[in-house]
Amino acid sequence: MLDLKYVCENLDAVKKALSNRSGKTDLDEIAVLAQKRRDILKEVEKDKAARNSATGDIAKLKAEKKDASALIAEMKALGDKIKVLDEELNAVEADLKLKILSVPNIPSSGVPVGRDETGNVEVRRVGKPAEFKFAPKAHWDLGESLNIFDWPRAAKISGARFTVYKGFGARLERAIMNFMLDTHIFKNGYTEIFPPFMVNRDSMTGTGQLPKFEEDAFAVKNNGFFLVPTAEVPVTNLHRDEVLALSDLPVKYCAYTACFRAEAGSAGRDTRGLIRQHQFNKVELVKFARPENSYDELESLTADAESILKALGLPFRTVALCTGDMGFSSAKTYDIEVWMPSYNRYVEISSCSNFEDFQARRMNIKFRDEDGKTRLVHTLNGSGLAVGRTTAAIIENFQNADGTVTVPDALRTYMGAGMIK
RNA sequence: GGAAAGUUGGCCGAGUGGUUGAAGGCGCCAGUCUUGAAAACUGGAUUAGUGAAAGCUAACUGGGGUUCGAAUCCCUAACUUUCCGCCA
Repeated sequence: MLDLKYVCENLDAVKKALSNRSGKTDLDEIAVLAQKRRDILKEVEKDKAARNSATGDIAKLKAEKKDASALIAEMKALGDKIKVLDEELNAVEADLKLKILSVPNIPSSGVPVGRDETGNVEVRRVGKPAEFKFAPKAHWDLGESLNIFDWPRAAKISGARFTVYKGFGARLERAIMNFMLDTHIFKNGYTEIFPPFMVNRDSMTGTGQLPKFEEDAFAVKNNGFFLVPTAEVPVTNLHRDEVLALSDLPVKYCAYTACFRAEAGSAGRDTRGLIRQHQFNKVELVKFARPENSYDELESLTADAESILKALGLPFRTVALCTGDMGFSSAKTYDIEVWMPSYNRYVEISSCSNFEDFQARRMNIKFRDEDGKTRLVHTLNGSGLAVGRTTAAIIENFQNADGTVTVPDALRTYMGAGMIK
């Protein structure tokens, strides 16, 4: 959420900054509502001040055993007026809140301007795609011949966009998860969190999934909870309504969760294999940083995510997303894309973002600076990495002519095997 | 799922419907004292909204109600604790 005061005072600048983002937002409407709110507020506060002072007088009169009935009658009338104004105010504020919560973040100044993914800028490329001396297969075909994924039965027990992992498939997925977590815990200095997979509405609003993107989430019918679309939601919300100590910053968490996404609007896309699922595994990195360092922290967080691909020997590239391709809450995002032979292109495997104070303002997460003042923290997160897509990338990139897959060295102790056959 | 009790400031904890933004204690910050520290003493300190400012308004888990006036009474939701039931 943007600072309402800032938006009202810099209306044109904010409009211009958001003009390169996808989607439309009506800032004029917000400015009008904000003015209306101030007008009502002034009047109702004036009335309340009058009532408060009269209330003191009534108490005095009663203490002196004098008649207060005239004043009480007067205050009753004023109370009715206040009630009407309060209701009006609440309605305006609710409307205003909904609208300001639906305004995307302002892109950071260095972010490339563009309308869609064609405007993204590659910042580095690591490793070279293998040149196969045979026709490489897609992971869904290899998965079938190796008997490690079972999509027909997944469809039977659940439906489309679910996967049953079996044997080496299940072991590979689990080995990758553990390898990622251990790397981030022991080498990169993150504290592991294992959060709930269901969260309440406030948490989803805090990180920006709600109110605008409710259709993308799975809601639980019984209790109104949501299945987490990413560990970002529970982990960032850990510190909602808290003031962090300066000495604790940056706070660095990593977390494995299953992630659940409705994938509304992506019918027909990536229908085969592990790439786009209603349920997938992900190890997430989350940071809380002081504003002065948050862009350095974004660089190191991105490097931490990349370190997994390097250790596995998977070729990848990192791109800076342009204004039109960035997510709603982000001020700057790097996508890390792994080479996927079946797609014959790089495919997103991680998205690392600095949200600046956009999420912190929604969640009221602050820190106390050297002067003892509380200020909003900056929040960051990135996949470290998407596990299912890593599984797919390993199977495809390290496949052999005979249909077997060579397990990367880094995973062998986790797998208890060097070859999938 | 049933029953009961509870939720007050960074923490503990008082609070008969009428100067209670909230006693007291602990902790915190500054000062005095001290070679330095501790102790003691003195003073200070919530957050948000609004306003040029003085100030005003709001906040005692959230929401609603009663009242001229609610931390205090009523309803409701969430959470916590205990007992019962069920259960990995």
